[in-house]
Amino acid sequence: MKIEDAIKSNAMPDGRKTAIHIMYTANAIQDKSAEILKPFGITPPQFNVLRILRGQKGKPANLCTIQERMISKMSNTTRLVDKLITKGLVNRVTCEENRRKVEISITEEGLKLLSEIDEPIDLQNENIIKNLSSEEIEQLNNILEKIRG
Amino acid sequence: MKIEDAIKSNAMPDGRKTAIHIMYTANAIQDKSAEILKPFGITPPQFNVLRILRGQKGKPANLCTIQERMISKMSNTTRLVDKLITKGLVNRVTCEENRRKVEISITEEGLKLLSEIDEPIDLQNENIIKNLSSEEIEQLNNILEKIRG
DNA sequence: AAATAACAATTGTACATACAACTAATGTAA
DNA sequence: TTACATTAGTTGTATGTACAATTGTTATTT
Repeated sequence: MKIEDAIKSNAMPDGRKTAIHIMYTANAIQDKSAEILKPFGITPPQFNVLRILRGQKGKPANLCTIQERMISKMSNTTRLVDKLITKGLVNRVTCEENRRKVEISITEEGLKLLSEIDEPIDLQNENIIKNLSSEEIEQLNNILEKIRG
Repeated sequence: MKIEDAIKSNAMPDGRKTAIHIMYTANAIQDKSAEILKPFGITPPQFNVLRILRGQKGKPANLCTIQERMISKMSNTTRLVDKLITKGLVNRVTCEENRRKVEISITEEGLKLLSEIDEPIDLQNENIIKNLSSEEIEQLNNILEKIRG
């Protein structure tokens, strides 16, 4: 279904149409992710942070490092991390080399939770590209790269 | 810049990479929009609703109609409309044919605000596609369509 | 060394969003 | 016509997010 029909709109300039199409698609993906994550008691941004920390392979990360790497940059990562601490999924200690910084790391419990979530999320991700050829996947990523500039 | 580098990640399965890339790009677009809209005192979802109402060309819309057409479906459109009413940008009256429904319409003030916002937002939208050929724009929209299923 | 600037994170506060429970109106079935 | 179900929106409440002001720490300047 064309995006114009999905949002019951008439013809639009290419720029507006494309911008809306990207955001519309992204929201649909994110809503679906949120639904998958909900039974596990975490939100998409929290999941994103947990995966960033897992990617550190034991090495802790600063708040600003996490923020840089987040899919959706947000203006209160402190409180997002607070939630994860409350849930026992991450640890926070002040950095000894630079006491302004904090060192955040994922706990065993956090790793265990991620390992449970991996499968359903990977299934969703595979589902996203299931109608695309490998050429199309490559084209899409190249075009998105150009958009990001 | 590759998305893997943007989020400082290693190689990922195609599905995950593509999902992240779409959401990352959409968030960047939305953040930029929010920045443009801020001086006008409205948020992206509020702007979206105003444009939906303008598209009605005088004919009012129900809450559920608005919700259907929104880029980002949300679970409290009542309060979003409340905000727009407070700002004098839209009107709400109960529908006479079916008193469960409400009829929401954009005010003159709302139209005036939109007309001021149109130019900066269109500029942003054009900027998004400025590095793309018309073939690429078409490819992108076709691929996103396939993803939406 | 003292003063100032820059940096990293936290906190206060206002605002936005999600979700379930609820109200009210209409439609349907017995 | 009563009873029940469905529809459309609203409200309570909890949670999430934005942004500016603040705290504490380190770096730079004079």
